[in-house]
Amino acid sequence: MIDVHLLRDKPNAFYESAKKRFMDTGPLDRFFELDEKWRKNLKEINDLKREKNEMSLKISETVKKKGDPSEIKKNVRELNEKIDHLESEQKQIASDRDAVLKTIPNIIHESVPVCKGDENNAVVRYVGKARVFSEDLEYFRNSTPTNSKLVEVEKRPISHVDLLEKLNLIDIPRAGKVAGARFYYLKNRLVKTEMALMNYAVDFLSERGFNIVEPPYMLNYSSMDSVTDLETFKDALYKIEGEDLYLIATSEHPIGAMLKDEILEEDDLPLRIAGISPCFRREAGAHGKDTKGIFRVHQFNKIEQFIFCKPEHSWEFLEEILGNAEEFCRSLALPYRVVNICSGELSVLNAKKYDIEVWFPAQGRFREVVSASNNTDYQARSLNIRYRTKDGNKIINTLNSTEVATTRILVALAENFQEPDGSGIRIPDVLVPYTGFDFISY
RNA sequence: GCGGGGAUGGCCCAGUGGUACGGCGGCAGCCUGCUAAGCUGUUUCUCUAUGAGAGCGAGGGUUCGAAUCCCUCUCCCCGCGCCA
Repeated sequence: MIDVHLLRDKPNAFYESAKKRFMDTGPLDRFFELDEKWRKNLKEINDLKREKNEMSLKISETVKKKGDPSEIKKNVRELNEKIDHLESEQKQIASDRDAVLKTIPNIIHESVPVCKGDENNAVVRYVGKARVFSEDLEYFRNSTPTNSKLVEVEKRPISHVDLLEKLNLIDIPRAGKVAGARFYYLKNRLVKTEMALMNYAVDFLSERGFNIVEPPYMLNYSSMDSVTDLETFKDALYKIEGEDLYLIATSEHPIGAMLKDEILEEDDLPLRIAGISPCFRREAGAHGKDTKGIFRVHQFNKIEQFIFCKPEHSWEFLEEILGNAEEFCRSLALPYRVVNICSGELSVLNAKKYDIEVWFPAQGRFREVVSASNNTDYQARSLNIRYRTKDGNKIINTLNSTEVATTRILVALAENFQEPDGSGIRIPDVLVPYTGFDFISY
């Protein structure tokens, strides 16, 4: 959540940020209305409580002198009634106010392009040499900076669904039978390739100063609520029946929540953590999109980068984690572009977000495989994670980025590195030490 | 799942109904010809702030007054049971 003091001090910054996000400023008005009420009420309550405390003390003295305190007791009881009344009122006001406060989004960084739909995201750069089917050439050129490198191909590459099924690497129908749509069985060398991707990513991040953490795959409501915007996220989460537990949708959440309510030493920062876990997503509202194959699924494995740092360093770290994810894609020889996500598409937590979109030649599109966000102090404030300084404890900053989401990268490998005749998939050189093979065929 | 013990400020710890003791650490200052020893103050959150309120794992209850008594829950430790 945002800083209430900052909101009171500089309301205009929040009104402007909300406008950039094309959001209604009504909640801001509502907040100030409720906050004023709350503060007025608080003053009244505190005054009454002071009176009560004084009287209580008087009773204590009276009893010690063997006097009769019943008259004062009566007065305190009356005071208590007033206080109870005001406090229940105050409880309601506070919960209304805090509910509104949680919907007020983070302040957007000045470098974020201001616009509504994702068609206006700013392309930062393109890297690699994409295989582009003739019919997609125009689309590709419009989606990349001028003179971006490519190889034109005469035939559209085979879709990952057909290819992986043909090579006996996935079984979607049977997964549908036992679990439903958007599940999959991975088979044979594709399993090993997935494990290779994960092992490679873990080594990759270890070498770059990350601690590797496998977190709980479930979180309780309170942790989930403080690490993300649960009200808008709820539909995406699986809930465990009869328990206060949710399956995680990303290890960002258990990793962020790990340091909830803690105070870190300045020397501990920055903290680089790589989370490794499966991710469970209901993908509610995704009907009709990517219904086939393993591109958009209810369960996938992911290695996530997470940074806890001082506020003055968070913008450098956004470039660092984006850089790590880019280097990972480059090392796999995947062609990609980096996109600066526009204001209207950011989540309430985000001050800025980059996506890495890999070129998928069979789909003829760039598709998101990495999301790198700076949440500044927004997430850390509701998690109450601070660090000690000479001038008191301050809220830290948090950032996160995908390193690798395995299913999407497996699709990318299938589409980008398939043999022209569909007889197999070439494994990128850096993965070979992890797979033990350099080619997958039937 | 059963039985026993526990949770107090950044950390340690005292406190069995009268408004949280003491220590350590941090910060500021004093003293001292050095970074020793010592002394003083301070240390969390909230508010319209020379003042006041809250805060003893969480939430309720009893009471004029609860860290303390009662109820429910969470987590940790020890033992038993179960278990890959």
